[in-house]
Amino acid sequence: MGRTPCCSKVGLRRGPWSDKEDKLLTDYIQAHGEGQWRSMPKKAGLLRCGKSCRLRWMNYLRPGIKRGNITADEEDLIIRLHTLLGNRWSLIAGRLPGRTDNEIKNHWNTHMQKKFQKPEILQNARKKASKKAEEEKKKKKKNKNNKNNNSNPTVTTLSDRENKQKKNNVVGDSDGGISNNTIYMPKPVRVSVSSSSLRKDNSFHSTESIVSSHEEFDKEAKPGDSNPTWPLFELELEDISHGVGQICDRDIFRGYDPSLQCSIPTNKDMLEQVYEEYLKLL
DNA sequence: AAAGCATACAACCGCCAACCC
DNA sequence: GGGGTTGGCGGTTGTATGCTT
Repeated sequence: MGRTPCCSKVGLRRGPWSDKEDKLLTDYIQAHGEGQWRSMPKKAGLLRCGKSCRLRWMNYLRPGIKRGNITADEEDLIIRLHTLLGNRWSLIAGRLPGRTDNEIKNHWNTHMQKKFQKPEILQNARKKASKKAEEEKKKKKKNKNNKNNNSNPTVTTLSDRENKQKKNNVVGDSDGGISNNTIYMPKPVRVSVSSSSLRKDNSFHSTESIVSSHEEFDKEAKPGDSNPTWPLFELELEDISHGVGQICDRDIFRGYDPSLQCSIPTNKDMLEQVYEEYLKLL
C-alpha cells in the first residue's frame, strides 16, 4: 500500500473555508480537543480531509492567533532568526507568539525576501517564475497526454533539484547550480562563545562546558572552504553590562556567502532565545 | 472602462520522521 | 523488523484584489 489518498482524490471539498465549516471545526475541537485529524472531519461533519482541517485550525482558528500586520519589531526578529536558522519557519514562528509558520513564511516571501536579493534577481524573479510555471504547465499537459505511454520518465523538476539540495543541506539559486550566492545551511556542530564578557551569573552560565576559544575556532576554520561542517556560529556578548548583546553570525557564513557577513545587534533575551533553539538542534 | 500585470496570502502538495500495530 | 498511519514541515500554487497602462 502506498500513500493514503488526499482529499482531491476522494471527492472532498477543497479551497477556501466557509464560515460554516470554520464553526463546525472550531466547535468540534472545543468539545473533543485536537488530534485524530484523519477521523475528525467525518465526526465533525466536514467534507474536508484531515490535513486540511489541521492546517485551518493551526493557522487560523486556533485561539491566540494574531492576525494582521507584522510589526517592525516582529519583522526585525524574523530577519535575525532567519539569518541564523534559515527557512525553519516553525522554529521562527515559535519565537513569535501568535504568529504561524505559514504567515511568517508568506510574509518573508512577499515582503522581506526582496530586501536580501540582488535588484536584478528581484526584477527577473517573477518573470522567471511565470515562465517556469508556464513550462511546468506545458510539461504537465504533455505528461498527461503521454501518461498512457509512460514515455517521459526522467524529467527533473525544480522540486527534484531543490529536494536534492535540501538533502545536501544546501540552498542554491533557482537555476539549480551552486552560484556565488549559495548558502550552506548551518549545521549544528559547535557553539563558540567568547567568554571575555561572559558573566558567571548570566543565562549562559550553563554553556561554558561547550565554550571554545577563538584560537581553536580559527584553527578549524578554513577561509574560503565551502565545507558545511564548519563551526556553526559564534556568540559574542558585548556590552552585556548594559543588557545589550550582539550575535555575530559572520562565522556561520564566512566562506559561504560573503554578502551575508554582518553582525546582528540584539538584546539579551533575544540572544537567549536563539541559543535555546540551537540547543534543541544540537 | 477594461485588460493585463503584480502582489498578498490562504490553501495544497509532497516528503519525512515518529509512532503504532 | 516492517509496513501503514499520523502529524508536521517547507515549498509551491491558486486566486482574489489592487494597481498600472
